[in-house]
Amino acid sequence: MVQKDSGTRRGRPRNFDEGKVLQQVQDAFWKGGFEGTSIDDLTDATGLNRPSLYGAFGDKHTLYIEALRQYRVATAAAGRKILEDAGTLREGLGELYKAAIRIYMGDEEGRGCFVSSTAPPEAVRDASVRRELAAMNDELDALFEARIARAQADGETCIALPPDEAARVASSVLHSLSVRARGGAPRKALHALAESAINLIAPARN
Amino acid sequence: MVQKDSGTRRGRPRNFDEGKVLQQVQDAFWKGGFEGTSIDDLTDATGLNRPSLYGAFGDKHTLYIEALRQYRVATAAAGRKILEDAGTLREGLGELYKAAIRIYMGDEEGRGCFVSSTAPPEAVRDASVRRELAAMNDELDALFEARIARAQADGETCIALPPDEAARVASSVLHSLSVRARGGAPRKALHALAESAINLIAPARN
DNA sequence: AGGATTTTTTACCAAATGGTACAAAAAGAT
DNA sequence: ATCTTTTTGTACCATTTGGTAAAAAATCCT
Repeated sequence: MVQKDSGTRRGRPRNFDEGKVLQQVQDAFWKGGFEGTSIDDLTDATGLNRPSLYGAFGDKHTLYIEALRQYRVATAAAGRKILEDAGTLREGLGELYKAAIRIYMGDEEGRGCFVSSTAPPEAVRDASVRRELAAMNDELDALFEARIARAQADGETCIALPPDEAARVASSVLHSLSVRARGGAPRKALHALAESAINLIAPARN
Repeated sequence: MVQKDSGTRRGRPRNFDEGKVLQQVQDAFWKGGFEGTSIDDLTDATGLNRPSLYGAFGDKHTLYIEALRQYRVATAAAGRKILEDAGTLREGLGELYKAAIRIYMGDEEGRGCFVSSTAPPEAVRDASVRRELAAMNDELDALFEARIARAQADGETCIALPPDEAARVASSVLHSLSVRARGGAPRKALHALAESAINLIAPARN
């Protein structure tokens, strides 16, 4: 099934990079959702033909699940880094929301968050999609909670809520930025919401 | 096209109630989204056969748009009433979030908000869906803003933000409750988020 | 009663869908 | 050089999809 002990793989070599293809698949699903994206859309987006796609990954469904997983892992890592690198919680939230808005507004087309924009319709009937959606939500909550706890330990700001509660409000803002972007909201409105939320969650000391 | 001046309609009478059917259509789309719901699903859900559906409404697309519209109008009206009837902003937010959670968790299946759970995947390619999504978001924002402005005029609570900003945070919580419900979050977690948000937006005076 | 009008019922259609069989091609193994 | 093994390319298939044609049924109008 997998390659042998020898480092060289036998047979005709692959003509594509698996990660890159998965990225292109993700972009396709991002635009049209799972049901709204056909295999033909995927072959167009990747340049691969159907048997190559099916050979490398499984069927359409596992392809979508893999795309969700890759997005979740990459997003969580990037978000964690932004929050940790920031000197203060306020700065961290500002940078993270700014990065999120940049992604959600990619090319001014208002695509929102890949997971929370495309997973929900499938999540009722499809348990594996539902689990991915839940995992994304949980990871975001945990991300914020860790950084807020640190800020509170540093006595950084007067935070009105315990870290776990404040964290859930902070990720709520991400959920909202996503659905608003998808609805065509202008960048300006998204930045305004982000700033308002920061002022509520981690008010500037004055 | 429409009935004549005479109150009586000619021809064979309809065998169904248009509003009720649209409600059943909405429920079907709610479970599976637009692309994930077939015409057969709709005929099963309504008991009507295809030509009756097509005769009464248009094609599948306008059927979906009508369902979105009906949900938006009904939701906005119900939300406005809850907020207006409440004595205080805190009570109003509490009642509204409670009502939202009840709907989003219908039959413990975690279906979320109909609009923000099913419209986003279509919103990039379909401008009319995008407009409906934007309209829903805007109406929710306006709903909260009006009530928050009233509370501030009454000098009711110490609200940290101007009404329009606080309102957008308040509807962000709804967006988040929806996507969390769809991800299978337990009722308890949703109520906890609602309470946390209320304490941030309209803190209890003590 | 008989014609007009609208809805229902049944049956159907062309197109798109997810998925696969099969042979040609490209590499390593012997 | 030949054989294995894996990937690629082409063509294909059964099913599902959204949508409709046509006739039967049920009501109103005269």
